[in-house]
Amino acid sequence: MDLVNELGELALATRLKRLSERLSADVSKIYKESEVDFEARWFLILSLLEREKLMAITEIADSLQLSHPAIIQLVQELIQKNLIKTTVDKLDGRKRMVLLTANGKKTLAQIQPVLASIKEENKRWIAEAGANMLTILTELEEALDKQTMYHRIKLNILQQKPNCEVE
Amino acid sequence: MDLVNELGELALATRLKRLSERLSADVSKIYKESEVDFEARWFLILSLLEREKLMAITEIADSLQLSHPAIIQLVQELIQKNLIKTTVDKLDGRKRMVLLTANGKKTLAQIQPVLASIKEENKRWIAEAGANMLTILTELEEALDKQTMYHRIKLNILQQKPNCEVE
DNA sequence: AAAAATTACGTAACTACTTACATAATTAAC
DNA sequence: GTTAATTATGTAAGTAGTTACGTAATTTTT
Repeated sequence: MDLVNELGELALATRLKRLSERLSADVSKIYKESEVDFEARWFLILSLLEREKLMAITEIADSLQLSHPAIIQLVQELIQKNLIKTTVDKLDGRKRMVLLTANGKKTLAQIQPVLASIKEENKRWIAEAGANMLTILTELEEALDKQTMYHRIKLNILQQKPNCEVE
Repeated sequence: MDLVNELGELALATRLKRLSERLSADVSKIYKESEVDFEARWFLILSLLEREKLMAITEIADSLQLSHPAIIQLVQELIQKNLIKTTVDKLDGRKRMVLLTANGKKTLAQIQPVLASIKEENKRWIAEAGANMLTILTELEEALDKQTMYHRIKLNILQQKPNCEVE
């Protein structure tokens, strides 16, 4: 039997990671086979720019919960692919504002049918497993927002100690 | 609002990854603060060797669903830490068999209280969110074992095409 | 038993990030 | 209005993996 499943709550992170990578790998394969030149890792930043129109590097990093060097790297790649462009903010010379190019908007439009299929099949998969996965994820995330796992485990460990001194 | 949550089924992998990394990071912090010199990434291979006693590099890689170069790297690190050792298999000269050292066994014993706390708090966290997470993960994994997400999306995309030719 | 195929391991180079650090521009404090 | 603190970006080096490829040992085929 698989050790990771056997370990139960001790290997939760591993299973979440495996599941995440399994999904990512399959979606990447789907994009590669589509007619559009598109990579899975471009999706979030392009979607964000579609919604927000104009954002600085750090704003993007904060929004996507990635480090700013990761965004700089992505931005470089997307500029080369002519999907986005940048301008220096007139009011704040430190800020490099990022926005979609016409080509970027077109590319986002072109992958819509693929996105619709991905969304539909993810929905179906979750339903098949009889789970309300999105609700559960939200609840799990919110529980960690209230109190981090670090804090929880720390308290638990500290509560082990007094027992040693009992009697 | 957070784009990733807004995207729903289109950003499932991102949320699973974030959740996984959030848990990993906190557990790493806990190990670092413990008296034992222990890293989160050592846990699976050491647990595996505790159960199986003696395994070749490739067997470990297959068991943990990691590439064999990843295991070679881990094995190098764990040998330096004197937690495992290796011998060449007498029957098959290609195989490098890996096993725990006495120190490795001791170290595993030493982190048991920490592991108990982690397990307990993970259990509590999942219960708090009202989810039977382990069951759900198993069902989600089994659904993907039956049919990969790649296959599902591929079929869905192909079913989009005939509509173009209708009438 | 020699040739061909397979398996096991090792190394190198790449990937998608991260942290740490440096610098320039802006803002706040005095 | 300087000085100090902060913020935004950029760069370098590290991390935990991966894929690609080479070689040695074993097994299979003929």
